[in-house]
Amino acid sequence: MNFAQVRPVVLTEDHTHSACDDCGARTISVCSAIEDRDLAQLSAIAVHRTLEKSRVFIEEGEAASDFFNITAGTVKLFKLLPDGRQQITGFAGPGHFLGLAVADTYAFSAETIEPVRLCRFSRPRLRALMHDFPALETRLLQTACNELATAQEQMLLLGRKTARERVASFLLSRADAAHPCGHPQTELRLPMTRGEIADYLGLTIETVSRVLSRFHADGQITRIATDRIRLTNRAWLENLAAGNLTGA
Amino acid sequence: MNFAQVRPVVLTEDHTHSACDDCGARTISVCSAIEDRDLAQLSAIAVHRTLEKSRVFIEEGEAASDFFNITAGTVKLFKLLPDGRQQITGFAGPGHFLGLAVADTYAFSAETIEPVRLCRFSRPRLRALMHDFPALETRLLQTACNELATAQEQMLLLGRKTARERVASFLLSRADAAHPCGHPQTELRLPMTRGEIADYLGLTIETVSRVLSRFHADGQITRIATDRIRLTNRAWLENLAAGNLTGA
DNA sequence: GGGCTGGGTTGATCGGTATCAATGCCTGAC
DNA sequence: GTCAGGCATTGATACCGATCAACCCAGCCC
Repeated sequence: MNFAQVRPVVLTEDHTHSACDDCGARTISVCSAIEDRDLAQLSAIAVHRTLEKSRVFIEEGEAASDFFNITAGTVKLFKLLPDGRQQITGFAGPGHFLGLAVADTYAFSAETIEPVRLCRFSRPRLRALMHDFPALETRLLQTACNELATAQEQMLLLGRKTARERVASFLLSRADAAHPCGHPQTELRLPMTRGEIADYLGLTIETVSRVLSRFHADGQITRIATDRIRLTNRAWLENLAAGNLTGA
Repeated sequence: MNFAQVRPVVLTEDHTHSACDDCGARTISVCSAIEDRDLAQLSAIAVHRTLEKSRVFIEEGEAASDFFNITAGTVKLFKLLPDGRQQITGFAGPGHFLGLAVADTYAFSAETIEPVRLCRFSRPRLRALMHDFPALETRLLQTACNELATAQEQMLLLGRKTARERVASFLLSRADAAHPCGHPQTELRLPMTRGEIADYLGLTIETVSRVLSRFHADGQITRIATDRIRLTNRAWLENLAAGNLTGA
């Protein structure tokens, strides 16, 4: 079968149509800085890939040759200590841009925690593109600032919040992560294991499990499945997460 | 007295000479993106100020109207919980640029911990300057990436390191902060109190004090004064900070 | 001088979370 | 079907760092 016969119009007559056109993450990602008519240039330097679960595609200390944009699925970003202690610095979902926090080598590792689709840009090429489209650089700076604010919030969590406050904060951020622009959600999915939640919150598996059990017993949440939770008392969780319920 | 008579040459004949020319922090700060001949434009929008100790000049949640560049002294950046718990997210010294991690409101507070000199830029004006000098925006993006990497390292510290590892990491970062480009230093100054060190490391005053006493007793450091320390066994501290001495 | 205050150190005890351990549940292999 | 392995939950106990408390010291005011 001749592939050109199947989609002749798209491939031969509409040069602005590209894989980036169809990207569900485009409007929310850094790529939104690129106008529709210039999208072909972005698409030209992007390599689209699909990764199965548990694939490490960025390794801390390796030469930072590429940037990545997640278009589907979730990855964890983490750092390791020599004896195996792990700190997950963030979870990245669709629209998330990876590779910012780098000089010449990656400052963290990244691993898929479920099947993931992403597109890859080589550093020199993206740099050239930034030169042609200054709006892209502005957008990246915005992104970096947002990540910085998130990181500072996480430092507050890791340095000063109790286990219960950490888990409450996590559940709320997860609920909102799914629908960034919409109304507050009361139901959420946890694509990561308890161990990964623990490594993100600076706790142990057992403590995370116990806190969730306690929330459930107290009627603050409902466990639909191990990876599916409904927030039955969102206001209470918000108070706890903000540090207003030290006695509770 | 007529001011123009006091410094006539500077003000009337040498338009390129400005306060930014004399700034000791210029070569290491974001301002290094500006060429010497364009420095006057930078100086024109900068307001130089001197602040005494313990002055809060950025308050979390306030409208983010300005950026700051520290030229002398040290400030602490921090976030608070309603009950007074504090997490210091960083200490900023000469050359450090503040205000990156913002949307429309500041994401953190800033307070001087010793007398400080800084220069202030209004957001709209700096934005305009970025438009004229794209190199400035590139430099800011670099800065943001570095801060992001630092923040991730701090998350690893807060989430997974022991008290001794945290203090060792802190001492080493302090030793290098003073001479960013030079050889590894063995002597360092601590302009902050024990309480501020504790709030930075996610510990208490007592724990910080005890760990320092222990390091001293074990001969790993020498206390020259409460705010002055010599690292007598830097290699050992580096191993501890990196997580290689779990048994020690 | 005396008293006061803020910062630092050190000791005794407490408690929140880690650690160790057992069990249950689900899924995939065969 | 059975078995094995990974993940989650729950209980018993241990321990690191927090808390409570006492004391020291230097600087400052009077």
